[in-house]
Amino acid sequence: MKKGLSETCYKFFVNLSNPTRLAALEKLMKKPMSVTELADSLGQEQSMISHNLKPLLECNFVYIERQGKKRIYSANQETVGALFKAVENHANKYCPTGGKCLIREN
Amino acid sequence: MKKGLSETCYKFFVNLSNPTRLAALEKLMKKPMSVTELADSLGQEQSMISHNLKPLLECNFVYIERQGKKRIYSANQETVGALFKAVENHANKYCPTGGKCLIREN
DNA sequence: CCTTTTTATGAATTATTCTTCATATGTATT
DNA sequence: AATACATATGAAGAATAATTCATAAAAAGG
Repeated sequence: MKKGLSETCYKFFVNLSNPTRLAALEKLMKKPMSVTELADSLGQEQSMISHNLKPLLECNFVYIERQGKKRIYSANQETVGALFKAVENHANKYCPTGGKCLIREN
Repeated sequence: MKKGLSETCYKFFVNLSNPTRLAALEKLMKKPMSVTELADSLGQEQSMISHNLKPLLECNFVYIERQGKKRIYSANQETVGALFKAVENHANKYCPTGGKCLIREN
C-alpha cells in the first residue's frame, strides 16, 4: 500500500480508538490527575488505566509530571482539543442523529 | 464508565483506526473514485475496499453517488481535512520524530 | 531499612476486528 | 432475458487488541 499522510495517521487514531483512553483524555482535559484519581473517577482498575496511559504518553497526547509518589497526568490541550472539536463539529453537521450513532452500544 | 463527549468519539475514531480506510480517505480527498478504481490504486481487493467503505459511509466520512453501474465515492472534505490537519500539526509539534513514530511498522 | 502508597509491567485469557473467498445483488447492454 | 461488469455481503479463519490478575518497581515516611 502506498505510503502517504494516512500512514502517519495510523497509530494516532488507533491510540484514540479505545473507550478507556478516550474517557481518560476527556477527564484529563478538565484537570490533571494521578493514576489512582483517574482510575477512581472512571471506575476502572489502576492497572488498566496504567496500561492505557502508556500509549497516550508515547504519542504525547498526555504529559506526566512527578509529585511525590504520585504521577500527575495532564492532557495535550491543543491536540486533544482540536480532535474533540472536530468530532463535535462532525456530529452536529453530518450525523443524522447528532452523534448518537457514534456511541458504542454496550 | 461515565458517558460524555468521549463516548461520541468512540466509533468515530475506531472508524479511522485502520490503514485501508485511512488510505482510502486519503485517495478520495484528492479525487472521487469508483470502488474498482480505489481498489486498483491501493492494490487491494475489491471486496476489501467495499467492506471498508461501508463504515466510512455510515459515518458520513465519505459520500456515494451512482454513475451507471459504478458507484463514485468522495470524501467529506471538511471532516477528513480537519482530522488530517490535526494529525499533521500534532506530528510536527509533538512528535520527536516528526510523525515517523506514528507509522505502523509492517 | 522496613512499611506503605503509588504506579508499571508481564503473561494469559478473552474479546474484537481484519482479511479472504465465495457468492449474491444490482445495473446496463445486446 | 442473457451476458458482462460493478459492487456488496456473509461467513470462517487469522490476526490484534483489551482486560485481568499477580507481582515488580519506585518513592516517601517513619
